[in-house]
Amino acid sequence: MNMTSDKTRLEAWALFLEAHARLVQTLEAELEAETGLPLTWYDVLAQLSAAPEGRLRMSDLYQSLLLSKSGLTRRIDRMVEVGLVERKGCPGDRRGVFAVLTPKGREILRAAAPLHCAGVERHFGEHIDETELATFRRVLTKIIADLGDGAERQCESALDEGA
Amino acid sequence: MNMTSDKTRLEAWALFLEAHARLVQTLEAELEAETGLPLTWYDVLAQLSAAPEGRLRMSDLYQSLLLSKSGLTRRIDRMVEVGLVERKGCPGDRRGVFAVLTPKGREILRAAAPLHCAGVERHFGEHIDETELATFRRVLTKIIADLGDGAERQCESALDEGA
DNA sequence: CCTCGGTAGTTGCACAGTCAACTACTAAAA
DNA sequence: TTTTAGTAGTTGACTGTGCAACTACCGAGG
Repeated sequence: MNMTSDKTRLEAWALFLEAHARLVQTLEAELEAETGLPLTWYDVLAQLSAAPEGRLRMSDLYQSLLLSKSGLTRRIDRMVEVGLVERKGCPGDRRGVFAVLTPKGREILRAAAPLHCAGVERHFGEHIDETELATFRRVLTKIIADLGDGAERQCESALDEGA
Repeated sequence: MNMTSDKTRLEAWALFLEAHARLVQTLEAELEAETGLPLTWYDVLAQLSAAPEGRLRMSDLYQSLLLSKSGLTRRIDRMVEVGLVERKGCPGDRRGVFAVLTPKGREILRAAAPLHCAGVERHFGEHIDETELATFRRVLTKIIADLGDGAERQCESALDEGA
């Protein structure tokens, strides 16, 4: 269609990747320095604390963290070792396991959350005004929705092939 | 300041992370399926082919890939093994090493590039119209510029501490 | 000339993640 | 009830990356 804007879109993709990499790197470094918490652990704590009773099934948790099953198993292993979370069996489904926030985990998150949020605001939010914010959210939401569709289509076609 | 928009900004950050993760995952899978090339290798090939004579110093390359020194050493090791790139000594600085695109590397990139770009267009570009594109680029550029400043400040303060 | 601070790249080690195979369990069908 | 397809989670083997230490080299000052 429009060569100029196609090229510009590709550049936007490059900017997107660079911004992501640098933001994550910076926020990770700051969080680690301020609280000793890796960003990946923070994400686990945040998810759990947002859930009722501070606990979540392993399978819900790894999906919302965009992590593999085994990746979560191992991350939780490490966090259990340090006492930030516990594993609890799931009454009613004996296959299931809950990852549960410990008091220590809750307290550490309470200390870390404002610092991390401030970091996000400083490095990310600060640069987006009200109007831009609406655009940003709309675009990202569309992108994510479209990828969801794609994944579903993959499943369908995988099923089709089986037929 | 404005609690509502602060919360919205935090949500935008979450969307940003999710969009990134899903996009990279999807594009990686598609590229691998279509060309057998991991996205990280594609990035190397693309950088090299954009550079004069299809070659770049290791140190320039790892910086533009946002990768660690050793990370690049190893990535190039693997790509050399498969014949996509070569290492050449740098005349005039015997410490230096060039990573150089081989004919095979060039050819594989030529086949892969349009496919990958189409993927980026399909999953990313499609969802951004002309106006949004300008906003997107402006915001991301500001974010990156600010992070750059931060890194420099860290260096300065590190130097200050030494004094 | 030599020395010495700094840079280029590689290597050993450790860590966090994935995939595939496995165990244990559930639920639905025979 | 027994079988069987499918789900939940863990484990083993492997991959890719980072950090810190190391070698080799550059270039400026004595």
